[in-house]
Amino acid sequence: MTDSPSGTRRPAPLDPDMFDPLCPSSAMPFRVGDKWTGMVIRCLEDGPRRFTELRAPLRAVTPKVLSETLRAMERDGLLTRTSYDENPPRVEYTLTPLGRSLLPLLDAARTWSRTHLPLLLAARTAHEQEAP
Amino acid sequence: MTDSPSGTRRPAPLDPDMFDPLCPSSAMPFRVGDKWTGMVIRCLEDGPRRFTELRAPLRAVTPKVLSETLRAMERDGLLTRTSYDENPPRVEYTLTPLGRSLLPLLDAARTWSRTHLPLLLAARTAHEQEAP
DNA sequence: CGGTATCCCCCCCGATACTG
DNA sequence: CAGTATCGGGGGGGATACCG
Repeated sequence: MTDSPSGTRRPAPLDPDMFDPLCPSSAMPFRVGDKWTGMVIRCLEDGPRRFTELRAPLRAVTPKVLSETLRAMERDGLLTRTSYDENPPRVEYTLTPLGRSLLPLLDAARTWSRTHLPLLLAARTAHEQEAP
Repeated sequence: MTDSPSGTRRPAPLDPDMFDPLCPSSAMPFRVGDKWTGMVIRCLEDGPRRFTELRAPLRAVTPKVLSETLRAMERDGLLTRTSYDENPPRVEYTLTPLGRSLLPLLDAARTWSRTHLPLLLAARTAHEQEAP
């Protein structure tokens, strides 16, 4: 185990490429909350994360937008923001049970996409062929 | 049974109030496709519908936007558009199997909303109380 | 490190009017 | 009946720069 001695559970580092911009997930016909809410939930599912930690896989998101997303999620009770007054400052975002309750839905969306998204994309491509 | 003698299955008329604008579904943190795609799928789940038939429950949607939504869905293989050259003209929209495959996801979203949306809205209200 | 502050653009969506 | 044409706004989101 690589848990810190303090007992605070530190999940494994986030894979910076967990949201491959080349994968067709951008065509996924689902959204949870705002544009990035679903991905933030994914990033937090294994435990608390810091702002900069989130920025690695979400490097396509500007800090302004990420901050807005996080504040909206906090307002809606999907996560909690905890700031420890240390130096340098440390802030942690943690999913609430309400936020966690969305995980099965995200799983279902991902499963749908794995099995059906290729058909949707094929249909789309076929249509642009016959009507350019 | 009130099926037409021709054998074409005519589903029961759509409830014009099936999407009550006063219900909090507008706050549902889910979207399938464009803004109205999910509701169109719901409207079609019992069988083919005509354009004007869809406009009853979707009276908040202008014909232009409804038409755009339907064309996008056809392009993506979610429904088929069949026009019979009769007078007056008749056009029917029917879900494809791909379109139908989204129904379980819409069900899951609805179930989530019934059980959890009140908490989300309560959290939101609480936040505006303490920070107006 | 963990954000704000500005500026700005795109595009989804709506209102209104008209047509084969 | 089943749409299209045209115009316009609003806001979510991105680029860039700056701050405690």
